[in-house]
Formats: sequence, C-alpha cells, structure tokens
Amino acid sequence: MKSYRTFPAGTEILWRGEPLEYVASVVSGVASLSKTLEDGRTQMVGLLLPSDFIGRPGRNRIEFDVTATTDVTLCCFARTPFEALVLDTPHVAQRLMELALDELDAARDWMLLLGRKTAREKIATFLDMLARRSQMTMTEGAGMANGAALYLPMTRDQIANYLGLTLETVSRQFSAFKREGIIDVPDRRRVLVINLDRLQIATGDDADGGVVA
Amino acid sequence: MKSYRTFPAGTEILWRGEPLEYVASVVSGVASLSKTLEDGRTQMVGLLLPSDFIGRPGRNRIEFDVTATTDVTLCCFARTPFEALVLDTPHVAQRLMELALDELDAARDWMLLLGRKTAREKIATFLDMLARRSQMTMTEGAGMANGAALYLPMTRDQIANYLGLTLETVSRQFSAFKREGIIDVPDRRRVLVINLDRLQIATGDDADGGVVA
DNA sequence: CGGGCCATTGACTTAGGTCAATCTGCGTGG
DNA sequence: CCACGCAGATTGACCTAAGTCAATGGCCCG
Repeated sequence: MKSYRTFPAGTEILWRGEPLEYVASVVSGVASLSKTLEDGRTQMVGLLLPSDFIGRPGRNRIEFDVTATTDVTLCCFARTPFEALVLDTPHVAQRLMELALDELDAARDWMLLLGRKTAREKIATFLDMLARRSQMTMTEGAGMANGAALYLPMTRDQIANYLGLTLETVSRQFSAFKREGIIDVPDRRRVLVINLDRLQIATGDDADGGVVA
Repeated sequence: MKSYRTFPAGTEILWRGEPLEYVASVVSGVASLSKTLEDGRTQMVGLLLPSDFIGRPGRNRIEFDVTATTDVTLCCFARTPFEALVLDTPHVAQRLMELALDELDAARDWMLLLGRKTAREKIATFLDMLARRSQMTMTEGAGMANGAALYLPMTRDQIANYLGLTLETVSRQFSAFKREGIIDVPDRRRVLVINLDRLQIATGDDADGGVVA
C-alpha cells in the first residue's frame, strides 16, 4: 500500500487531467504545480516542499501539471485505501483540511504578488520567503541577526514562471539587489542575504511581516 | 445559534486579523475578499456568491478583508457550536473540505490569469466566467446558443482590483469589445454578450473550456 | 578542448499605468 | 420641477516598467 518513487529533476510527475491512482507526500526535493495557456505561457501555481501533500480526497484528477524541479522522492499510497482511512479517522481528515486551508492562504498571498507587486517587490518577496523558510529549518533560538545563505532550488526561468515575470527581468533584479549591496550571488544557485531588513522593506508588505504572522 | 445579518453595499463585513466570532454563509448579494499593500494597492483574492462560506474550522482569524460588494445578507452561526458540529458529523467536514478544494482550484486559475494574461484576456475571462455562471442559474436544458445578458455586481474600479488592472484599462477593454461587436454595454451595470464564441477565443484558454471542466 | 546550457547585459519596443479633461446619470434640495 | 453636484465612467495624451530580441559570458561535463 505504501511505496517510494523518485523522479529526476525536470521530469513530469503528473499531467493535468490524468486520473490519479495515488496520493503522495514529498519526502525530499522540490516539485512545482503549474498551469499553461494554449500558446505556451505558463504560470507556477504552487511549490511542493518536503512534507507537502499531493492529491485530493474526493477528486480523482487535478487541474495542473506537477513537475519535479529538483530530484524528488515521493511516498505514495494507493488512493482507495487512503480515502477509506480518511473517512474513519477524523483527525486525519482535519489535518488534510488544515493543509488545504494553508495552501489557500498561500495562494491568496501569491495572487496579491502576481496582481499588484512590481518586479522588484516580487523578487524581494521570493527571497524573503526562502529566507524565512530556511530560518524555520535552522535553530530558531535567537533571531539570527541579519542575513542568511539561501539555496535556490530552481533556475532563473523557473523563478520567472513562479513570479509572473521573464527570466531576463529576474536576472536584472538580482543584479540590482547585488549592486545595492542587499544580496550577493556567489554562484547561480546561491544567494547570500547581506541586509535582510532592506530586503524586507523592498517586498512592499506590511512592516510587521503579516504574511507569516 | 443561527442568525441573519445584512450589510449595505460598500461596508466591511470583516477586517483582516479580527478574531472570528462567527462562521457564515452568503444568503444573497456578493461579497469580496481582498488584500492590501501598505501603500494602498489592493487585490481581490476571491468573490463570495450566494451559498459560499466564510470562516475556517480550526482558525479564528482570517488574512484578508471581507467587504460587501452589493447589499449582502449572511446567515451566521456561532463558531464554537459550529466546530463541535463539524467534529461529530463527518459528511459536513467532507463538504467543507470540498468547498476548500474548489476555492483552491479557483485561486489557482486566478493566479494564471493574474500572472500571465493580457488585459484583453483578463476581461474576456471575467465576462466568460459571469456568462457561465448565469447560464448555470438559468434553465440548463439546451445550450442557449450564443449570447447572454449579464449583470455586473461591481464597479469598474472593483473589476480592476479583481483582475489586477486599473479602472481605465478595464474601461478601454470594454470599449474595445464593444467596438468589435462582441458585447454591448447598454448601461454601466449591464453587459450583453453578442458573440460568446469570439469572447471565449479572446480568453486565451484552451478551446474546450478547461477551466470549468 | 569544445559544446551546451544558463545567466547576464544591452538596445529597443510596447502594454498598460498615470494624469487629466470630459461625460453621464441620478439623487437632493431650493 | 429643475439645476446642481457628485460618483462613476469614458477617452485622450503621455510615460514607464517590463517584455522582446540579440549578443556575450561563464561553467560544467564529456
């Protein structure tokens, strides 16, 4: 009933509309959800990190593609027994509900970003999000002053698709933040945040960091 | 335990962060969810129509403002007894889960619109969405050929905030569709769709209308 | 050493935002 | 009853952020 599957970076995990045989949770790596218009423009609509869940009780198809951004390992369960499990165990159902509501909040923050933020604000928000995430993972004792080393799990092109920009604009904004001394970019996959305060100001969000709350 | 409340058009139903005493469902009218940046730019992140639900089991505050777009009547329940109800009755919990997943799908479609569609495509998608909705409400026997009379529940400014545009751009795109004979705008609150096929082509979506599926 | 593949940078174009003038109803009070 | 005023809508002229197109650069891997 339970099995592990791995997908190399860049491969498709699920196609839009394909019937779902499994539900799964991400064990390691990063996967992305994306939607595409007829003419090929695409928009990422979600990022799946370890512990995130794929699949929807009571639905057997999804409305977007799921792609492995880095190498990904999933832990898969057959759908039917899983649904039976959900029906008997209320607190599993409740947990799934919470996950869905968290995703919904994240999706709404992203709508504000996509609809109203400038390119600069989008990049700042993206980096700030990664910084907060990595901070969560690390020792959360004292508030680790100012700055963090971030790993970018995606190419410029993928970042652009996530933020509703082009890859050139992403690159230019990285360069701008670097020129201003807010970040450093030692190699294409790494960003060193030199001045987190200034980065957060550049996000355009409320000073108190309402996004995470 | 159950009570009705009404809110005149334009008033706030809930403020972001305010503790939720009630959960509610919309009886009549249209309400909107919106998020605002420090400097006042705002983005609507959802529309609530009759039968939609406000409130989240297991959370007592929301991350956005809820505003009455038209006059709105809500049917409210106190939160604590409602949560107890949800816990004992699995199929209520399941129904809420489905609502959350529907909202999530809608949010993701909107992310594609906000991130990648042109102004023209945004307006076409908006009108097409209203047309599909009103079609659902009406006699759904035969597929009502081509065309429909739509009521706009919002001002140009609110439409702009929904679509991530400015009100001037909304107005210009309405005028463009009118000039092309695709719609007519007899008064500010009404739109007559003259050629639904051409409108749907202008949305940029897949020909088969994947959005609704 | 050579060839992809990303990424960066520059020059140029353009969709949509901004600012401002005018128009259209509609409710209100003289 | 009418004129006034106001809120929303339209339209035009202009500007700019970001997209497009194209050349170049660095890096990893065979």
